[in-house]
Amino acid sequence: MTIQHQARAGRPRSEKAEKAIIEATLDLMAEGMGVAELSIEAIAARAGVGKTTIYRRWANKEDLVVDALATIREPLPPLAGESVRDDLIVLLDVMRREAGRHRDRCLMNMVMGETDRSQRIRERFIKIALEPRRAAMRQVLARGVATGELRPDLDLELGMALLHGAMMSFTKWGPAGDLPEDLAERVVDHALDGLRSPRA
Amino acid sequence: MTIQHQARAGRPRSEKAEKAIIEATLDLMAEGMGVAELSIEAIAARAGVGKTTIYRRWANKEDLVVDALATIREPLPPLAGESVRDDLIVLLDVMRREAGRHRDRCLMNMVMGETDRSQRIRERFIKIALEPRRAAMRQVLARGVATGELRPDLDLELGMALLHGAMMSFTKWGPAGDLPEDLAERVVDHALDGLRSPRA
Amino acid sequence: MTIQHQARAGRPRSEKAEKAIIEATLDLMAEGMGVAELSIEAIAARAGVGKTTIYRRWANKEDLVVDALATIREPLPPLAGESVRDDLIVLLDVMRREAGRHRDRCLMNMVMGETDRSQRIRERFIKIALEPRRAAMRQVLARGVATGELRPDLDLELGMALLHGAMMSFTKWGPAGDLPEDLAERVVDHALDGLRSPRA
Amino acid sequence: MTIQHQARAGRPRSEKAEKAIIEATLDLMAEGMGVAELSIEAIAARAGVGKTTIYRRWANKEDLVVDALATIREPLPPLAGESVRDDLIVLLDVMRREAGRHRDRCLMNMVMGETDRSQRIRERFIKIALEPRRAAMRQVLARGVATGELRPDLDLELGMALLHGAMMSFTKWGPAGDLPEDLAERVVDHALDGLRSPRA
DNA sequence: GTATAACCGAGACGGTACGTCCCGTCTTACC
DNA sequence: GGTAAGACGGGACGTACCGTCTCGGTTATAC
Repeated sequence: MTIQHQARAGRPRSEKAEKAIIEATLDLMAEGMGVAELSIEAIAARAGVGKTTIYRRWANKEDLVVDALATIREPLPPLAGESVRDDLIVLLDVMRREAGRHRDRCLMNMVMGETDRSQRIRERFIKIALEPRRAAMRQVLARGVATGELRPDLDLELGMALLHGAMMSFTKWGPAGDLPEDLAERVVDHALDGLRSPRA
Repeated sequence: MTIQHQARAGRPRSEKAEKAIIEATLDLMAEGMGVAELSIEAIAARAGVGKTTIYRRWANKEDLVVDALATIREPLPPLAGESVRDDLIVLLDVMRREAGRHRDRCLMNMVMGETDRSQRIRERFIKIALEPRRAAMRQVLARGVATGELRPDLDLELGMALLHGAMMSFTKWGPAGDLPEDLAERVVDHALDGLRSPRA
Repeated sequence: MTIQHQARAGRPRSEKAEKAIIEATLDLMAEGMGVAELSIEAIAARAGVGKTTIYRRWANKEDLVVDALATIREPLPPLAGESVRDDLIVLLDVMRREAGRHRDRCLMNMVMGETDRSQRIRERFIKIALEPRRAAMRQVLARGVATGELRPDLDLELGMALLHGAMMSFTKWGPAGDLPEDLAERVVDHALDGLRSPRA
Repeated sequence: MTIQHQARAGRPRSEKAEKAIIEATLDLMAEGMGVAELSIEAIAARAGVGKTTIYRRWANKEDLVVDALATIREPLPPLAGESVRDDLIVLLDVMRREAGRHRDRCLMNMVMGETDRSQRIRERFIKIALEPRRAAMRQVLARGVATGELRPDLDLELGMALLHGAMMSFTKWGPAGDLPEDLAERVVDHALDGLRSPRA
């Protein structure tokens, strides 16, 4: 017995158009368009597509942008799984590299700005872009606790906030210019060792 | 004796109008309007003022919002100056409380979203809203290093990113619902002690 | 013996669909839809038919409407052929009755509006709907001239314009409300006798 | 005591824009645009005006066209007032000349087509364009009755329908080609004398 | 005490983009 | 091959605001 794969009536949607739209969106953003300036009409024109074809697929600009976003998130690199410190550095370094890419940063900012205008978008973004990484990090931390590398009373959520937040904060509000290449390493070390003076 | 301020000829600008505009802006945001939806016309209507009167004072919507923002930042509470831990908790708790207020959170998000569209706004926001707090925190950390409470090789910027970022991350992407009241305290403790297992 | 009609290969066109389309068109017009508002999509939906099925049969909206029109023209009643006056009254009374029917009036107006946008439609309409009646009227007038009932120097075209035009003008621009039942009779009498005062 | 002529607040509407819009409308129609093809966007572009400026003044295309129409109706020529026949010929000849002008004919057709879609337009058109002429004609006929030139039992409305309708019918459905120059004269003569054979 | 200059509200201006509707064409799967 | 379904690129719709520009009126100083 096979699943029949319900073939919907009518002409099927063009994958080509879909790709062209996503590409056009990313192109325009990469050219420095803010989200507010990013108009559906411009996207349609650039993609060589009717507006209808866009609206058929996405209810509004934000949905489209979030989907576009999903296509470019860097896949997580494999983790060695030996040292907690090393794995964390690998994870945070992904963030550092992304922050250096204009397109990624724009998308990130955009979604943050829309965050409490639309609960739906927020959840979508969290699910697509954030949660996989958080899951990976949570796993690393949990393993660290299990192996005794990390303190047994560690609050995982808090630990993640510390690590992730430090990168974000540095990226967003830190000193201007490119991020130092060893940023991830240093963040991890500070977080692991704590700020307190080592007691005798 | 100096001339106080060049008294320009003609009718002076109405302070009342100015206040009404700022209030209207904040009102509308508090009612859930995002920045993109926030139209000058709506503000003018709500404030009972002509569009001209707004444009005479602010070149565009963002300037207006940033100014509005400046009016509502909670002043920093006084710090006891005795324990680094206590002072940090006080500072971070301001953030926690702000995050609970809808209006503040909207403004924060808004500015973050506009951040790389307009360098000017970014700098303005950093100067008005961020830097005072960072200065205070930097001072606390520096004092901690000096007194030996904190490790002597502490990277201040990194420390700040850790603390500030953790709050931001938790606030923005953490588990739904109200923030726990002891959040600031726990963040500070984790940051100070580090995630690592205490070594024998 | 002749081949009746080339039986084309494949599935024959559905007569049912054709009728449904025509009916839907007339329905929609009767509901007050102007021609510009009358959309092919609406017709297709109402008829329970795909757009393709319409476009396969008619090149455009106007063609369809003209065909629809052809289906509802009232057949000319038989003429007694004795008195010119009586026959003319019969002919004009058809017009009066049609003018009282909403659907017919809409179609008439519609075609008049499209008249100089499309020479083709104009001619089609004249041929289908107008010419048979004009022919009948021309014949009556010609007979009248022959029998001496009508003046020998009568310009047939002009006479027809007088009679037909009076009905049209009255219908279209005359006093509001229903047309008087004896309208045709009175028009004919005025036309026959002329407006001039009978000279001694 | 004088009427104050209430000066409305705000910037007054530009007469220049108004004229440009009307002109653009007539231009486009004269270029053969049907009414359905005549788009507000095209008018705005041609007039060098924002769409808003059009919609501020007219609620829809038809209103605009009717107003445009009002600007080009040929003023009625003065009537000698001596002979009913001469005056009628003058009046009908205005119609003949108009029918020869493309722009006028388009407008006329257009309004006729919209007639029962919008009672408002119909009334407006009747009032602006039709009634003045009908009034003039009614007056001539009434005078003719009074002076004895016309039959005392003449139904004025019917007489008008006869004359006006004949012109319209001839114009619209008569033989192709230009209208004969003496059309008005012949229509009037047929109408006055009647179609009937002169009785001994 | 009056002229004058900058303010005020209102609202029209030329525009841009919106999201919707329908066009006429096309591409499927099914009959 | 006919059919219903429905996607396609396109164009116009009428609306909302944009930022600018007149208007007629209102203050508050400077002459």
